[in-house]
Order: sequence, then structure tokens, then C-alpha cells
Amino acid sequence: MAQIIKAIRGTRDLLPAETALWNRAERTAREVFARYNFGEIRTPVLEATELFARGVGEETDIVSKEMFTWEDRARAASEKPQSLTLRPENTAGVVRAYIEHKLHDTGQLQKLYYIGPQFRRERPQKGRYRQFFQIGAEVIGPASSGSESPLRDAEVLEMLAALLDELGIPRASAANEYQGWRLLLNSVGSSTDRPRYVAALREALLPVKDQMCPDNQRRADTNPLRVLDSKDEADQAIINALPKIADYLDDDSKQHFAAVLAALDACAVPYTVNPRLVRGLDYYTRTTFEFTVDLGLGTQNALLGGGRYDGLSEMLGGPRAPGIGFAIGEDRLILTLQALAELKAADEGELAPVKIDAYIAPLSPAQNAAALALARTLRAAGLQVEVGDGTFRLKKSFDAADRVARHIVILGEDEVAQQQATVKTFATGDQHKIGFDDLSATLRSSLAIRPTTLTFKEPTY
RNA sequence: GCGGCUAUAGUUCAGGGGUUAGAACGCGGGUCUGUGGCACCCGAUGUCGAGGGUUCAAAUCCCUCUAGCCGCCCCA
Repeated sequence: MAQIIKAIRGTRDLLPAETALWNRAERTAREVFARYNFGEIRTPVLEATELFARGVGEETDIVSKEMFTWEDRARAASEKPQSLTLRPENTAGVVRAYIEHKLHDTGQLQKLYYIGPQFRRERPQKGRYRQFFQIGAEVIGPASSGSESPLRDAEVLEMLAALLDELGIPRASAANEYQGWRLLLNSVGSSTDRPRYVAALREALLPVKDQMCPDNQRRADTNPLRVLDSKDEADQAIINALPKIADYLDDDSKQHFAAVLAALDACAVPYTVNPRLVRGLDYYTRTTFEFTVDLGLGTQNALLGGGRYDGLSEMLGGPRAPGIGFAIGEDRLILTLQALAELKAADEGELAPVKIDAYIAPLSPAQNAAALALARTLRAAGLQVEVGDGTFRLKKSFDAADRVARHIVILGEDEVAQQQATVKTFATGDQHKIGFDDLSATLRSSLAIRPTTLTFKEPTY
């Protein structure tokens, strides 16, 4: 027997039972984004490796060891082979498109959102896959369009709060034992603040480095900012004594951050300022944030992350175009929603599965053609319809119908001859004969099927 | 990339060197020829993750691989 082929490591199939939830989440996100005047952008899954090296940062873990990268062969002798990469995130691609299509020259603020797969070659775990999905958005434009305003930061954060609220994810509070979402916020400073701070950090780490865990010793050399969000218990005292980024912000950055917090207060969006929150991508400046959630996600409790990237466009060879954005881990969002649904089911009992409108059951193969024709009519009217096969016994048809549909439409010899279907409503047990021409209207209006408004008698044979 | 745990029916799981591998749910059929859900009866579940080794004998012990989960790293 031939070897079966399986989905490759870290990728997975989403079957209808799950995609229903994915679609609901995506629909909600699209609706919320539209209310804030965001339009959708779709960028290629494949980009030049150079884009991520320059945008995300050559030294970051993502670029240095987690990308799916290969050399595409040259098409002609005169052409050089090109290094291609499956995108590990989408912000760099959006900014590349912004520059490439000269959206800057419109002078307008661009509000763009995307939904799509991203790829990172990490060890798979719950909530962490090699092909994972992100729902993200970017606000970018020339400074004259207001792209640099703290209002943009606050608006994005407020929009995210609205989205999570609308998806039914509770806010963490003492009342629910902090099972819910929580916004963590920090400012990592401007592109001039940050190098000063990193230098100070390095200096402060030098004498204490040896006392820290091996991971932190390594970080102290490669990426000192990462020492700040270390979970190592023993190192916490040392970390708390390190210089604070807040003391290295220039006046502009300080005022900017204060304005963001003031706007969040005005919108009643709860947040926690965490001076140790840092991000793993080099392009972030000033406001950075993370939403965590304690439902359904194990150690991967970061539901979404984002921040400002005022210098990214220039890094990619474009004009100065400040911006802010975020990316939601859609897989993690779904895990959270599933955990929430389970909690609810434990409280209220299982929810009845959603059923389609009708199941057409021909009584013998002679009625198969008529059944398909009737299905076509009903479907054209917008009804959700399944069709059985006339070789099934009626008993089996009922069984199959009850599993998926609210009504069974029985089609025997008499029904076809009279152009009247026998329709039974599972919930009530009511059964009526309804003319083919009236069927879609009758099924559409649940009122008409209620016994109080219909006085059909049980058919007698 | 590192460490640990796990892999048996469609699903959740039990078993544990010795005839033919089990339960529940689910699935198929019947009792019941155009009226289901309940009940009762019958039936099929399967390369025991893959490959190799030890042994008279391996689903069981050992090794390698693969995949999943947990933690680390990192991040969404």
C-alpha cells in the first residue's frame, strides 16, 4: 500500500466545524474595521528576502532563524537568482506596497487591514504553528495627514478593545479571576531614544551579567532589550534595578505617550503600563502594546501585538511615513473563542447545532430528478437545502434529515403527480402538504409553518 | 533550536512479552414495505504512528524517525 501523505509539520487542515468559527471571527473583524474606515489590502505571500532583512531586522530571531527562505532559480543567464521568503509577518509587505504604489503622494492617511497566512519555521506548539493566520491593520501616511498623532495610537487600541468586546471576550477583572483580555502598553522611545537607552542598558548589564541565567547572558550581548521581559525568577531583582526606558524618552516621546494614555482614559479602555514590555521586531518605535488573554492559550498567551513604526518606510527606501499597526494571532483568537464556548456550554448545556432549512427526501429513484429540480428552485430562493436519494428507506431519510435540517420535504409518486410536497417540521412534528409553488415562501416564513396560522389536516391515504 | 510526556477503532480511552486486541459513544443493518428520534437484536470497526532491533514469541521491551502536547527559546 502506498504511503499516505500528511500535512507538513506545523500546518493543519481546518474542517467545516472549525471554519464556521473562523468565518465568524473574520466577519466581525471586517465589520469593526469598516466602522473605523479601514479598507482591505492583500499582499503576496512571497516577498524578496531583503524586505524582511531590512524591515524586521537582520538580527531578530524571526529573520535569522525562523524564515522559510530559498533561492529562486534565474530564468536567464543574464539574471541573478533571487532569494525569496514566505512572509513571516505582514507589516513589511504592506509598507512595501505603500511605497511601491506611491500611496504617499495621495497625501491621505491610509488605513489598511489584512487577513492571511504567515510562515515561521518554529517548533509547533498549542497556539503556535508554522503556517499561522494574522488579522492585522496599519495606519500610515505622511506626517501632514496626522499619521504621527497620538490620536491614531489611541484609536487603534480603542478599536481593538471594541473588537474583542464584540467577539464576546471578557475584559480581565477581579470579578472573573482575570480570565479575559488585558492591554499591556509601553513606549520604547523614538529612533534616537532607543539607541541611547540600549547603550545604557548594556553598560548597566556589564557588571551583573555573570550572575544571570545563561539565556539572559546571551541576550545581554545580542539584544539587551529582551532581558527586560525575561521570566527567570532569580534574575528579577537584577532586572528591576536596570535603567528604565521612561527615563530616556525625549520630551516629544513623553508627551506622545501621555496623550495616548489620556485618550484611552477618555474612552474607558483599561490598560496597564508595563515599562518592561518590549517587542521582537526592530522597526517598532514609541508606543508598543500587547493584548494577553488567559483563556485557552497555554504559555502562548499573547493574543495580539503591535506598535508604532515611524522609521520603517525609510528603512525600506520610501519617504518618511510614520505609522502604527497590530497583528492578531487568529489561531490564538480562535482557541480563545473555543475555550469561551466551552465555559459557556458547561454553564448552559450544549448548544443545538445550526441546521439548514430543508432536506428533500425522494421516496424512490423515480423522484430523484424532481427532487433535484425542486432543490434548485428552493436554493435559488436563498434557502439552504440538502437532497437525499430515492434508494434510501424513508426511515433513514428521516434520520439523515433530522440531523441536518429543520424540515423534511417528502417527495413520493403522489406528491410529484399533484405538485405538492409533504413537509414535516421536526421541532413541532407538524406535517402539511404544500404546493411546489408556495414551498419556498412557506419555508422562508417560519410563521406560516406554525399550527396556529395553518389549518392543514394530517394527510390521509 | 533545547528538555520532558504521549501515540491502540471515526472519537474518548482501557489493556500490557504468550491463541482471534477491548469498552463506551458514534457508524451500518434489522425488529418497522410512505413517517425518524426511544427500546431491543445483529454487525463492521484497527498495518496497536512509521521503520529497525531483542526474543521461540512484540501492540507490550530497546533504538531511530515522524507527529502532537507541555515547558524553554521566541512570538501572534
